[in-house]
Amino acid sequence: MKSKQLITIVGPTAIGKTSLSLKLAERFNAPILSCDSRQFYKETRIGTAVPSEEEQSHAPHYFIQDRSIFDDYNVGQFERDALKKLDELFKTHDVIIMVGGSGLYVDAVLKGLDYFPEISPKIREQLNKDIESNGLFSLQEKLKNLDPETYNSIAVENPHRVIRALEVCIGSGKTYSSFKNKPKEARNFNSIKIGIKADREIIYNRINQRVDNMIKEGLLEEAKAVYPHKKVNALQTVGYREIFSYFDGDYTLEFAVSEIKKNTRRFAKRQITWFKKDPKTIWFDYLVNPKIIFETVQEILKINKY
RNA sequence: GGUGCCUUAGCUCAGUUGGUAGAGCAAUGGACUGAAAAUCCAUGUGUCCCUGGUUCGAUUCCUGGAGGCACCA
Repeated sequence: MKSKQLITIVGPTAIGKTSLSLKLAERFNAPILSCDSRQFYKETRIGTAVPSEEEQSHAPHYFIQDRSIFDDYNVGQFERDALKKLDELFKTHDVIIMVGGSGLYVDAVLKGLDYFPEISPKIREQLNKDIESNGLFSLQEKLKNLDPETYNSIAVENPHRVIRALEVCIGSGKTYSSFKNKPKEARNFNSIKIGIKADREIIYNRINQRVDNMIKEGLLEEAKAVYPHKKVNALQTVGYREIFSYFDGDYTLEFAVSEIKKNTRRFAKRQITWFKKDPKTIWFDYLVNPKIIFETVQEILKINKY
């Protein structure tokens, strides 16, 4: 029963998660579940470095380009969808690979989020208007009244945090804090987390190269096709925003490209910060021979089965 | 070859009437529960080109040198 094994691969962008996932998938005859909040969308392929058709042919892939940028999607739904998919796949597989660059999404699958009721998007719209006309301070005060516990525990300088807490308070009639830190349902699979690391300089060189490649592959055309919808959340994405600014006439192309590189670097830094928090992660250098990883995984599988 | 200007943080530069220095950008550290490739917080990292001199004290003034730029030959 407890022989079900999820192997999660994490690490900063452009470090080689995809290629390792394919090798592990082949070695353990496992399907691959993507845990990348920007690879869900079919309209954005180049700029989000979706695995190629050839790469995807090595193993069944899930949660890759399976929805549109016009669909509303979020971590909560992803957690439910991913758990359902895992249950289904574990009926026919002992090992599943999950690859992801989105820390929060990875944690949602592995640890679980607290339950929150569905909140009408209109509330958030209204709060965004409020913040624009009255400033963040007025929303902070509102939160202090409605839910002092949250007010004291979140980064109130962060408008997204304040708005989320408020929308839950308003939409549910209960405090945001009342939903938090409930016991989570234990996962019915074992978990191994593998991290890939490299010196900062190496990561940054790979990022620069990848961005140049994206431009060659036609990122501009791809961005042009979705440009009319540049406000949707799925397009608040490195690689698209900067090109939109170029289309708007605010950036030269050259500057847009260098901004993409810079913002990708910063993104990678944030990923590193997030992933290094989990002490259970087993780290490997990006140049490691995959055989060493196979052996490590094999050892753990043995321990878990017997 | 001559004259003038320049050399300070990773980059572009400011500054100290002599008391070992600070902006922007870049960078770094961190946070994160349904926007997360989002959003937010914090942080100055330095042979002040080298050498000798004057001085209690030189990155600052003076001598010599190196490199760069401009103009004149």
